[in-house]
Amino acid sequence: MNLDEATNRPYLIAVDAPLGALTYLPPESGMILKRGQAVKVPLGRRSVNGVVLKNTDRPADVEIKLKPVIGPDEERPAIPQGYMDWLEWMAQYYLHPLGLVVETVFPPLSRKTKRKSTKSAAVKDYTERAGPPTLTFEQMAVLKSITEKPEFSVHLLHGVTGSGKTEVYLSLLEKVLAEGKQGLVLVPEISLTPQLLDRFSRRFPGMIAVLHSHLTPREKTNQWWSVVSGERRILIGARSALFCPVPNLGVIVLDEEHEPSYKQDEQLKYHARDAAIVLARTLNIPIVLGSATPSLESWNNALTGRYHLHTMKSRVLDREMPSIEVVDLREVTKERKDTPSGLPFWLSDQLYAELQHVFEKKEQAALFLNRRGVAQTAQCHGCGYTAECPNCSVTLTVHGRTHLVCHFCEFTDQLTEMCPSCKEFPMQPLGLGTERIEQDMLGLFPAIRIARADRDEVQSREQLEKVIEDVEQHNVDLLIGTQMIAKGLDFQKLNLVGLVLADVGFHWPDFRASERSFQLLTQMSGRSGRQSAGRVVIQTYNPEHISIQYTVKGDFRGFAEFELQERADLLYPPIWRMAMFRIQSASADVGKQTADRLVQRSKAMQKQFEAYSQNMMILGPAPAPLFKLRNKYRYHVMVKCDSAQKLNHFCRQLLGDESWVPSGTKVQVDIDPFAML
DNA sequence: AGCACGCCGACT
DNA sequence: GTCGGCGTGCTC
Repeated sequence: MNLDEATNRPYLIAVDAPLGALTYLPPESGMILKRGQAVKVPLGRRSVNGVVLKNTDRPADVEIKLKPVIGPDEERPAIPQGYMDWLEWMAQYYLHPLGLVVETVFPPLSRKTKRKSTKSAAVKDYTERAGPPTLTFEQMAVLKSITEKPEFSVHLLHGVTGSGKTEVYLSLLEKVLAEGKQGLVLVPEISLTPQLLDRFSRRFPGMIAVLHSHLTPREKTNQWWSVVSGERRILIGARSALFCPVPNLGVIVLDEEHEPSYKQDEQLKYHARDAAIVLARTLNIPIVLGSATPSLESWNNALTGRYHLHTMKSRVLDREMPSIEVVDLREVTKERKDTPSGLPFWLSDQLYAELQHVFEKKEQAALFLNRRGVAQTAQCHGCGYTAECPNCSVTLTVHGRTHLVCHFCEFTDQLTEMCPSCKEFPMQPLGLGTERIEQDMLGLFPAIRIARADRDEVQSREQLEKVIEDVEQHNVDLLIGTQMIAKGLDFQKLNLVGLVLADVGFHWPDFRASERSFQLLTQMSGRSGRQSAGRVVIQTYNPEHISIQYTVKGDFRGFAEFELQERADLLYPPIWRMAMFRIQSASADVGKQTADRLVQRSKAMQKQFEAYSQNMMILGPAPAPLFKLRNKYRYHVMVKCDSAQKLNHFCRQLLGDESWVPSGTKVQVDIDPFAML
């Protein structure tokens, strides 16, 4: 033991590799390194990026020859302490290698040395500042309540479309800027429209930076530095903007907090809302979550008093809420069995009449189809019956042509040709495309101008902007689309919204199916009648479905109360917490065996540790809804637990030893999963 | 994630 | 004979 060792302790460094932190000797220069300092370290025979975590002792367990840190990385700034704490929490909570989590805070390229101009293509810079409008009494009250406490607090802003949430955000940012601090605004990717950016840039000319996945690496890097250097004061971005280390952050705003796109389901499987709340805590600043249809997670936290709830009831321009009519498609099927109407099967006489009326008045209409993904359900067009799993209360999905399977447990059933419930009508696959609707509509109304907006038709931001503009300019009479156009769009002359088949979302193999449907139906309905009272026609085989019932009543609270009770009964989030293990293997057999073994190990661990024996459930294994993906076979094992902490500890323990996993097979975990595929 | 090492098939 | 395919394994 020499003297050097006591004064010259090694450092624990997060390295850019899928590894935990590694230990390194101090740099040969003798320089003292601080937590958050960006460094270069040797790894194998290359030099990689790293960030200093802390001083440490020599690892006692194995005798490895430690290498010294190469030195500080002049190209990258140090990470603020609050962000360091947050990054460690992220790695811990989402069970992702710390080195890879830490690396996400840095931009993709190095800083441009010769700075030509600060002008950016990402944001339009105005020179004149738009004045703040007068706030309503309601808006002022909310603002006061949020700014009263500058320390950590979570505020849930519940306000219907048009209640003026954005103005609250703008005023809040104004206040934070006046104190010399910076602001972070997170929005779902889809909402990052030029309209929104324009509104912010007009109010804060030259102060806005933008970060989202559609920027080029160079643009991302430039935007990143403009915020980190303090030059730009407000950062607006999609979920990844959360990782930009804003040096002097005073507030976080997260709009449309219920949006599922906040959850990343690859690599670091974080939820931007939850991660943002933890960041607000480590930075000790307030965070505002906004939504017209809050997630049940947030709503539950508001009900239990963990979040401050602010309800904005009045619509700013005193607009009327649209009137909603529900059409029972079962009746349509029965009526047309004997007397065909000549209309396409998906179009009821009621919706047809409404469309005729709107086109005669030279107004606009939209038809929405919330078609989703790949999993298919079969439904009876006569009585609306769909098969449900007896164990899980989720809809069974069609596997092949002949089988029904549950994606949560091992249950399978035979798919019958005729409906087993009414025995009168055949089971039909549920699925209808926007192309089909367009064709049928052109046949019925040859003179109208139609625009289609869906993933096939609209692939780029520019194309979406074009569609939006065409509708705004009234170059289009009918807009046909999926939910991609249901968000945040405001069209003056759109006075009829038809939801062609509301049922699609009901049968998603997911415990959040009702919640998601309610949100979409409410959102789509809200598109109608921005100027005068609009009409909404909802076509469905399940008019009694709670998502429809509460959408018609415009009753979010009622819906939430019902659905929370349901979640409590079935021990689903947000009442319990959930972790999903995904087993992936090149061979179906090996995948199944590994999944079985994972369950065995889980159950053994549950027995071994008393803390796990209660209030924890291990479900599965079940083949994943996307059973074969890129030549890999996938299985799911789900763990539910009454405490997030306990669940995290359990998963950590379970994945701590991966030596039993056969090579070529991967076991990954998704904490608080959204996508069940 | 890289980047090695390593062990089998078709090329100058 | 070697060039290179990507499976497997390690990095303080």
